[in-house]
Amino acid sequence: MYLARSYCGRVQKGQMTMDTMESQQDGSVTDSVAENESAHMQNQTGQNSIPTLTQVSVAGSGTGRGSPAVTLVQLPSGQTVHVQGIIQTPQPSVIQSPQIQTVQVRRIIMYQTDLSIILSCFKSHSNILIISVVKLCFRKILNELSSDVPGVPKIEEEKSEEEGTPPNIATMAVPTSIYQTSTGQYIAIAQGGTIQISNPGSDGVQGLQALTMTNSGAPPPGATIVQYAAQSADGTQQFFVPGSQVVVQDQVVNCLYKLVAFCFIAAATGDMPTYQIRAPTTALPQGVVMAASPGSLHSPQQLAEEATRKRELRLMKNREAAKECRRRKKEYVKCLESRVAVLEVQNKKLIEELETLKDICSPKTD
DNA sequence: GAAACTATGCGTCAAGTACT
DNA sequence: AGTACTTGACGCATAGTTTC
Repeated sequence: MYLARSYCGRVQKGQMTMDTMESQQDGSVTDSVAENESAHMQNQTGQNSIPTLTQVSVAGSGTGRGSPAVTLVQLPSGQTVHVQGIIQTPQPSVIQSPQIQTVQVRRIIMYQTDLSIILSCFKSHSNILIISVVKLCFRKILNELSSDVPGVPKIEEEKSEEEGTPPNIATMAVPTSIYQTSTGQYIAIAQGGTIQISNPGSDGVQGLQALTMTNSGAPPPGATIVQYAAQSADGTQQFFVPGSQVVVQDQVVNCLYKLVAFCFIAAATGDMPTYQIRAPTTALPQGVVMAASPGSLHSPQQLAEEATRKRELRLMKNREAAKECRRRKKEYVKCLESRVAVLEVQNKKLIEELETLKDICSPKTD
């Protein structure tokens, strides 16, 4: 039985690669292939060296911009939370926009934060931090979207809110933050955790929409109530969603929901319940669906949904793994080809040298 | 131009391996 | 034992090339 190194650096049984065969013959594998394989292994190690990062994909387009920025969130208790945003280049999406059927996501926004604080906020039924993170991220992400996707409004924060505050620093001292979109919508994020969106109407109140997350009223363990209220000219709509499903139509609210879901995902590392944004179902063609945690699943339908979710996650991971595997394989083959070229040149030189030595050593018979 | 062929890439499954 | 990762194999889709 042979032990061979695969091109990803792992030892596998039952395989014999070209590389191994040659190294068995001369024992000296110090050429470019060996060095490159070492680089592969280092690269892989490096890829796996940031286990605390939680990532979420946000729909958008265009090339990645900006550098990783650490944002500080100061809590009322004096604690400071570090939130790091990293914008990356093309990656597949896990969020589908209800406005755009197929979203080409070209960057991932990852936030590294002190998850223990977020977890403690969840456990203490506090949504202040979550809202503050939403507040921090909302303008950044929506502006990213607005610059690339037509129809996504651009957010301009009112100067009175940020004047005198250092960049990238947000505090919880201001009770309400008001933003205005380029389409005229006003977005207010109140201290109580309510996000209000008002459309420009004749009386200034029409189209008022409120997004509230609350854990008051003794919610079930692991379930955060998401409340969405929309007030329009023809009446008021209200949805009280105990962590199961919610349907929203408004584009801005959808964006907010993505951010809220991001916060859930960020806080879901470890033992916390997992919330996931999924593609809209056929019954909810324009909605964003939030799935509750496995711990709160009871009905067969929910169990089936969870199984489907797990399968989709596994397929997605394997999809990415296959891509990466093929990339490594191509790189490995390139290395082998270049090695072949080098060895052919060496062989040619050695043959020529041998011929020369033969000529020198062999007595001339003339 | 249409059909046949080839190359390439992707998604999925399954088996093997490493790790806890 | 269970889980995650890696990779060969298979089928499919698409683009490019060749043949008629």
